[in-house]
Amino acid sequence: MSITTIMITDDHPLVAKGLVKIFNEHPGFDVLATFTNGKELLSELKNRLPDVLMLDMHLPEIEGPEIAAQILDKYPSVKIIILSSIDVLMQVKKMLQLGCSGYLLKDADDATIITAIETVVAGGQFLSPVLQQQLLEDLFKKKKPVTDLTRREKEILQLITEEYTNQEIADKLFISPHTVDNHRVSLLSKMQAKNTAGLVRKALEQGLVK
Amino acid sequence: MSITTIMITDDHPLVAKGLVKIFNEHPGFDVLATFTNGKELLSELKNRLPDVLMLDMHLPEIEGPEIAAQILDKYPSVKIIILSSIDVLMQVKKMLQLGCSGYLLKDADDATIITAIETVVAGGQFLSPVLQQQLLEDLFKKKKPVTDLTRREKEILQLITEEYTNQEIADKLFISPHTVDNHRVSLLSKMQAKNTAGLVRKALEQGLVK
DNA sequence: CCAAAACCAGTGGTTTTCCACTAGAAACCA
DNA sequence: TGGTTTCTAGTGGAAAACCACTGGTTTTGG
Repeated sequence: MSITTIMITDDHPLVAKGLVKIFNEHPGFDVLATFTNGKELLSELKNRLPDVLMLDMHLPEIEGPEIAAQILDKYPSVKIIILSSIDVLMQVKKMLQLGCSGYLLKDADDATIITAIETVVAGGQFLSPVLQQQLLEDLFKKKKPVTDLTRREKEILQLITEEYTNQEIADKLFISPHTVDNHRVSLLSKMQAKNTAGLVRKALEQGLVK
Repeated sequence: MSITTIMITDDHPLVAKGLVKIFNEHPGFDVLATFTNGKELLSELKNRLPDVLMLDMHLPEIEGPEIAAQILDKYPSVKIIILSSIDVLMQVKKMLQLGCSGYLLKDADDATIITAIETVVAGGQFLSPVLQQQLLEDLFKKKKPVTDLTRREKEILQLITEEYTNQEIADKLFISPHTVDNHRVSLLSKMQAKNTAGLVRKALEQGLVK
């Protein structure tokens, strides 16, 4: 079993020190370096890469997301675990979608942190249990003012999102393009969209189309 | 503490019987009725409503999603827990977005089922642990901006999804509408979209816009 | 410093969407 | 049964998007 190399970037020295201590106490981990800002980190990455990067969400000058995006782009082999003291769900989702491998709250205990590292090194992802719960709840309550569309409207909305023109939809449904146009106007009105772009966005957001 | 009323709809009598047995063995639950298809269920709902509905995903004639949508629309007070023997993530997500309160796999044990009911009655949501795990993993690996867009293109794509017209985008960015149009053509080409609808759909799917 | 890429702006024309109407036929519900 | 909603179809016109070019300027990276 080989050593897992780690870099830490956090503007709070205490947090960094705490992490270093934890890793030192556990065999199999080697903290290559710690930084207090993104610039230093990016500079060092030109020389050597860690297996895992523990990255604070809020850093001076360059923000965490910006740094993460750059690193994931240039050095895709580096696994990133975000450290954050707050849990704004929007940010969590953003980081995950960027491709980060984990998201830990700073109140995590030693065992959790070690598990997180081991998980991401093994190719998995790790989320703080609290965040895990919140993300699922968020997924659930994505119900909204369920727009009441007619069967035909839903059908046509679906086809619009599939890039068909009115003419093509008309051919497909054996109706006049004028009729399709009418449904389209109803859709714009009912869904409070200004144009096709809005129609598609809202349809997807509200899960009205597959 | 009051009694929790339950209705069960599953085309497999054995499953229904099993559920009834479980609920009978636990005080505080009252199974009002069981059905083997959606029609009977919908008909009975005109007379009385349960607190919780256990609904099979796969029913003859009318499918589960269709029924769930109708009930959630007409009787929003009814909590629905989906029963399914399979775990196709797409379907799970669909049901959750519809507003179902829970999703159980049929191999769930008594305790899990009871917990699920109690959770949704209390206003919460319940997911089979397996599904919970899968959903999160799915969320994670929703990365991969396959498309390499320029800074300006991303900017304009964002504005397109926000329902702005070329003219409005031009005003906003202090450039000519012609230029915006050019970027638009590049976007259509790079993203292999046929029109604005495709642009918006792919942008959202690939997480290129917020 | 040079070349490539990105950005900008335009011409000119076609297609599609958007909008405001009217209006009959069919389906649905009480 | 009659009333409402939905679906259908049309006219006609304005706005927006789509497409294929040309050709500058600016930015970027090796």
